[in-house]
Amino acid sequence: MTERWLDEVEMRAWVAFLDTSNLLLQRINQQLREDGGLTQPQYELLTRLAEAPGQQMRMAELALALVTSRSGLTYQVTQLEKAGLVRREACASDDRGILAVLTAQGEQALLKAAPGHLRVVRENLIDLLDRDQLTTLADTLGRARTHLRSAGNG
Amino acid sequence: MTERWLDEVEMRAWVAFLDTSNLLLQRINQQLREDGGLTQPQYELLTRLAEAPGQQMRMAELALALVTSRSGLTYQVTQLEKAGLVRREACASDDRGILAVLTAQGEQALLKAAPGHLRVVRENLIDLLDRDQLTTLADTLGRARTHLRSAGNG
DNA sequence: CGGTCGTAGTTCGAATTCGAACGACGAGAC
DNA sequence: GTCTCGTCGTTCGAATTCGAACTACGACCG
Repeated sequence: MTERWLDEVEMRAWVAFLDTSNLLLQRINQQLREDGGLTQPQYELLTRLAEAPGQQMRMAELALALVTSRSGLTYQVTQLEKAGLVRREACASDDRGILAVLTAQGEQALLKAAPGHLRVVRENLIDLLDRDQLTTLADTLGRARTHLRSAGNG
Repeated sequence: MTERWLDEVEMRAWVAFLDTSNLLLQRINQQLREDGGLTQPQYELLTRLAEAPGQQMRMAELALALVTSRSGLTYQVTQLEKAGLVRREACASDDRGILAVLTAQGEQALLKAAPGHLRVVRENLIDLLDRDQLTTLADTLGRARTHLRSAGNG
């Protein structure tokens, strides 16, 4: 088929998405570092564990949720384990499996970092939108995510 | 003030935004690598140069546009210079300045990579949205970007 | 002119990321 | 059982990123 370039609105949407994503992650990292030693990937990791049943997850499952490589996850879990925020546990039902478990100290670190993190997310995205716009954002990007997860994953 | 957590809609919007951003960048990188040696940051860099007047930009200006550090930009421009896609040029009006200039070969590389890149962006984001949703996305994320750029930049 | 302050781009070391290769285990065919 | 295939988590080397320190230059004041 003929190449379909992006028209003006499409281009605005795409570039705004890309820029906002980069700028927001940059700002979040900056805030977390000032707040006291967590990076954005680490915050995300702890959050996923906190929301998981039993506050624990299989490594492979966690890597998928965080959209990172298995080797990258191994690295971050090791870092967080050294810091005492996460511990590794054997998986009862599968001897190959490793469970990453949130520790009490990890929960504390999350609670300590959350207010500043949420403030940045609110100030620079959430609170700029009204209710309809928020719903549209959740719906449209939710559909994109579903599409990206279901389609050829590699 | 009391801590304001995210309600259900806010959380859906934020998580969808984060996930989609990660997944889309991952997919774009995968596609570009299969297509033949450009990374997403490199594609972005070449695109900005192609859109700039004279197909050239000051290093500092380019770093701001790409939301990257000055040292990171130095590295990427050096890589692209080795590949012949970009060349450095002295800045006439400011002896401190360096201009990154898109070469003819760089333009060719961009034209070669663009169709596959656009296809991924369309399939996984743009073409999933109707016209109103696209406009909303462009407007809301455009406002977020403006806010992020104007507010305390560090 | 000399002095001071801010900016431009690079260099350096440290941290993080990825993909490929590896060893260990589970699932099923036979 | 044993063979084969796929998955799980880690290790390894290479590539990329950042922030801090550095040098060179512009702008402004006296």
